[in-house]
Amino acid sequence: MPATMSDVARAAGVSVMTVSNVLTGRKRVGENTRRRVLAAVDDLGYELNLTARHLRAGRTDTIVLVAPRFDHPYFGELAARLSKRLERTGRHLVVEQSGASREGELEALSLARLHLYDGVLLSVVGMTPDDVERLRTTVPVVLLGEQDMPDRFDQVRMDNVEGARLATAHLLATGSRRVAAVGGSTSGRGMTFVRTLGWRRAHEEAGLPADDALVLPAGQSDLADGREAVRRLVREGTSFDGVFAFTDTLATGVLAGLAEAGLRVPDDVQVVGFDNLDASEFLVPGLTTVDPGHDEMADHALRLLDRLIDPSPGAGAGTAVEPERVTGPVSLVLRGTTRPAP
Amino acid sequence: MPATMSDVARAAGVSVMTVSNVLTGRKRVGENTRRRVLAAVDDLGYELNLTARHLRAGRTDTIVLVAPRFDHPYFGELAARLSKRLERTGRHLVVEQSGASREGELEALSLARLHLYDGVLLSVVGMTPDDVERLRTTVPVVLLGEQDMPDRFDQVRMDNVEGARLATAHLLATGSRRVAAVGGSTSGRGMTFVRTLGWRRAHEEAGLPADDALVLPAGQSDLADGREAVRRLVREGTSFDGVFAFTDTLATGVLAGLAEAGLRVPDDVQVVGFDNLDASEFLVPGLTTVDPGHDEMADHALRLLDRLIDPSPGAGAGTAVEPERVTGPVSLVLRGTTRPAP
DNA sequence: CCACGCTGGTTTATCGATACACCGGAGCCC
DNA sequence: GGGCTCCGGTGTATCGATAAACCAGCGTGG
Repeated sequence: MPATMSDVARAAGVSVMTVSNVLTGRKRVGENTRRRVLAAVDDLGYELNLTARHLRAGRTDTIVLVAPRFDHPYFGELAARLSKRLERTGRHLVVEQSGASREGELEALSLARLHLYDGVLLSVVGMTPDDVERLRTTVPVVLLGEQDMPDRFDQVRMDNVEGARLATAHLLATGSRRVAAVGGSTSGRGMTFVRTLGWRRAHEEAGLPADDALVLPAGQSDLADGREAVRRLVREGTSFDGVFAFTDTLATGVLAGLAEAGLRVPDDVQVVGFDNLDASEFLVPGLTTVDPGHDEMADHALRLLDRLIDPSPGAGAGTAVEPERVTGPVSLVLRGTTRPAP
Repeated sequence: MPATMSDVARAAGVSVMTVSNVLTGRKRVGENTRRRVLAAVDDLGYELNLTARHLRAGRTDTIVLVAPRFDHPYFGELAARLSKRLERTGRHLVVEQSGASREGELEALSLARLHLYDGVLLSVVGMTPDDVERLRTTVPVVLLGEQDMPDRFDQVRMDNVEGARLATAHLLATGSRRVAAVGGSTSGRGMTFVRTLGWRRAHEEAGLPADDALVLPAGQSDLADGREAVRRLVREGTSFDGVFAFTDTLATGVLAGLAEAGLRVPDDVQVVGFDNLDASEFLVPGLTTVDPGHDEMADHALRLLDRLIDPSPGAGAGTAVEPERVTGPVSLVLRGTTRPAP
């Protein structure tokens, strides 16, 4: 049995409350008793039980990032950014997995779990607005990275349409005429659909036709899916001279597929990704990609969350905070998978 | 204020205990009362407070993986594997960050936090045995991925020496004579040192000299460090025709550096990594790398942890479990960054 | 001389859920 | 008919820490 605070109290000959005070420093304690308590703590190898503190205090100083999957580099990088910011205020970040796009989605990570944290950053990739609508909870929640979710929630989104438009427009401007949209989808309302919209819009603006045969959906395994997309284009003889991959991970797979097919990048086929992962700069050739403003998104997300956690210092209760939608600034990062602008 | 269980009880006209029983299904409850309770739950939007349950039950059904950093793909993949296994037994995985190799190391993630979980999988990359020795806790802990830690703990390790030896031996067997060890170190006892040992051993076995000038340390940013290592070799005119990079991430940086320097892979320089990340197969050319037996490691880690969590069904108390050290099987995965064996 | 404030502590109630003991009645076996 | 289990419940103590109220002793100023 681990030692409890009252064990320490008994050993030190003081009350539990005094032990608590020594440990938290919340009240002054005489130097003598202080030392006795600390000695007892050391002696018994006592460790604070945070669970009990949480129950009593109703606060955990911990934020959770709920990502669709653990093994997706994008969320790893996001978590790192968030964690760094939270450390400044003495808080912690933990990451949980929702197992996106499966039946159980949020169910798997039962609603009750969210109560274990002061706030929730919920990535809603692969969830429908309906899924989110069902999410009735009193825990502060900020949604990340999607579009058109119920406006009951704060949301931090990428500018998906504009990012996709930028990427595609650049491909068209540098000479590509048949740009595949890898990871795209012609229906639904999720990220895949919205970026497909941007792809289409770029074509319109350039006065060029967008061929739906070039929209290739992706599945669960981005890397393999990217490669498979290229294989399929080649196999079916669909001509293409550019690829807009909807994530950098897909793009990595696409590059592998192109190499396999003996197609040169960027000479035969240009490629643009989306996310600007750390690794993308180091691919060979370096991946041209859309940078979704990582830092701004992290800043916004935490600002919105803090607004909900802190019961608004000025306003009284009942003053519901008006949900906000923020969109990060996108920009195109030019590297070796595209040709220089003419 | 969120509704509590006793609110529900009052609304349904039953005792709290009955509500609890309905919700957990731990005892039989009449169909009528059951329905009344569920109606009340729905009505009040009641959500179970897991914190309270944890305090009472002394169990959280949650395991934590403590990784040095969130944005390291290796741990993302590991987390995914662990999570999948834990789901089978109805448990959860959460990931926390230790911020390895900083002052605070585990301090940052205060010992008390570990008590929030039923068990801890602690990656000790970048920690010294002393750091770990200081780790006095009653929570079940299994150490991951290192060597020569205090044998008070269970440990699941990669066969670092053998993996490094394999990698280097293959480079030597396929014609490389000057093999750089990127991420290596000629002192200490951590992973970097041990893999350097394997690198050295392969040279000995082949009767070839191992030049310490080819051992290049890495810092915090593996990708950039890998590239920088190549830049440095080129800048300083150190001749080399092979690279053993101590992680696949470093290898990715190395490949970028080689491309930048106009060196062809594998014709001018062969490259081998370590980790067999998902992405490594999709680099161009595909990265030859050491596979550390991911699945076996995950299996072992959880087996050892469960052994500690479950107070050994057979033996009585006081029967201390003998700490175990398991080493995963390593194997070499051959891809395009090395030449075919002669 | 007494009210007053400070210091260093103790006592008590509480956070929300759950283990456990227990209850009256019904059914059943030997 | 005594002893047993099963049924659908209820009351109470408890998990460990902490906020808030309270208290004894002492110095001080008016």
